[in-house]
Amino acid sequence: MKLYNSLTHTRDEFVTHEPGKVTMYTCGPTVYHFAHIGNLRSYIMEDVLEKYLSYAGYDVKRAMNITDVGHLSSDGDTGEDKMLKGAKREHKTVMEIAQFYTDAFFADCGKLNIKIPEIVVPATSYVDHFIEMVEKLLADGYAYEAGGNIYFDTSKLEEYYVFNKQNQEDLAVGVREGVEEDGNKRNKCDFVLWFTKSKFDDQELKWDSPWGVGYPGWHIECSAISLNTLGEYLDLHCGGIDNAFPHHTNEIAQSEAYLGHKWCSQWFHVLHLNTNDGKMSKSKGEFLTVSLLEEKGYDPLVYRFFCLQSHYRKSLVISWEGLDNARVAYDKLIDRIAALVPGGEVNEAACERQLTAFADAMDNDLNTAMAITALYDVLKAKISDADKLWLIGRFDTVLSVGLLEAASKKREALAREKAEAEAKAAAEKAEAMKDPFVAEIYAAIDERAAAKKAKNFARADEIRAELLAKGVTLIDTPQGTTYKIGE
RNA sequence: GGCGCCAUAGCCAAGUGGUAAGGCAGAGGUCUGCAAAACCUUUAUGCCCCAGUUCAAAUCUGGGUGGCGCCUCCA
Repeated sequence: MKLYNSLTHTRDEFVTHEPGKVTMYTCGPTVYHFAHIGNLRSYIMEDVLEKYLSYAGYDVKRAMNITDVGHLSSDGDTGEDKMLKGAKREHKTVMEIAQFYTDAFFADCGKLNIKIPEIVVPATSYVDHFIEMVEKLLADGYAYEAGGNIYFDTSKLEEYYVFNKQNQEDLAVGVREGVEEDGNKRNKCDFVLWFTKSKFDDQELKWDSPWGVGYPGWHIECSAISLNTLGEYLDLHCGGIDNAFPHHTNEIAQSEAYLGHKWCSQWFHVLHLNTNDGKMSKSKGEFLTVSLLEEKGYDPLVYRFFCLQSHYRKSLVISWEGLDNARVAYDKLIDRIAALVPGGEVNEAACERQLTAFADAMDNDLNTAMAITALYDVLKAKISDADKLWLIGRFDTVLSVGLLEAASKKREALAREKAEAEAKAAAEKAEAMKDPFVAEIYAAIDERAAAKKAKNFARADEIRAELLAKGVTLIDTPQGTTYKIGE
């Protein structure tokens, strides 16, 4: 399998530290607000990656953090804590907010068929580990204390800018308004490991530490959680592209300084979901959530399908037109699958070509758009319905757009509708037949049906005309012919 | 200002040096007397622009242009 690696900027053969096993870490959400569908794009693509690795035979162990400790808006010691901001907005405690939005996040994941990683760690439950890590970094000379805070010293590293070749001098500090430079830092890119002093005093959650009462810096969270749940060697680290610098860069810095050896070999970054105005972001205020999609009448799985039609390493522009397009395509796909007849022997040998096409697509840097094409090719292939359904089921363990479930629901609904309509028609007919005139009409209808079947359309039209003369109009429907009195 | 990603039809999109997949929409058709569904056919002499390498370039190289991202947290 080839996967693009942000560290090498090339598509590399996917290799794990231990053969057959994958340790995978994902930067989880900051639970101060609902996740928007842009956030969820990353989780969808990471979910596909995890499921494909399992599909391909790997034993995958995956962990994710939940950021329930407030992030400062900057390392520059200014700004507002997001968790606290959320809490103030809703008149709740920070922990209540965290719990509420954590649940909401998982609910969204459920609707999008995103599997929750088996290991999920709230940052607040790992503070001891953060402190332990900071202590070692201090002891080893990778960190220093200044102005009451503990900073990581990036100048101690041979290579800090791992994802792209930048110069410290070229970095613009405080590009946006309201961000001040932190004078305590020895180097421009040093970052806070532990805060005890901050202009931002009303931090609600604080912990004792060797350096006084305070709270952890943001970056330490992912390093400590990953190291403690997945071990010293990580195979795959995932996240949104915006996190590559500085967050992931800082994670690498502190993790490798702590471990004394190379930590994570492969970095998987998902590009953004954009609107016509640029990226969707919480700080802009306006954003689309899963619930909003549902309110607008879109099945969340249509959004998942929409994401799958694109490549994770391309920014994707969302529009109502694009979503409508995906919805129509998805519904048609389901209709076609629903038309397949379940049951019968599966001939796996006959499915070889389709399985290969799917694997080739996914092995090629997770080319989900190609995998969808492989799915359409299954529908067109000259194999049995049983084989097709089996293949679709296999593919959907990775794609997870509810293909078989939706199709069987559709089949049931169609069967039910048909049965109900027939029962209703039969009952009405039985009741109406008591009237001799109606009985006469039905007799005519039956005769006309027979004439139609015999392709005697002249007679069929004649009957229709005769009835019309008596004030009866015939109505042809897929379920058969009915009538009404009058025009 | 620095660094990175990207650019293919009305829309989404594949393509990794050998003559432009697929899906949606559109057009034409087959079939069920209609319609719907389904199925078949069709839709880029062309891949942002300009040079270059090559027998051969959407694909490689150089230079532009445009979009997006990061440099404050964000997926």
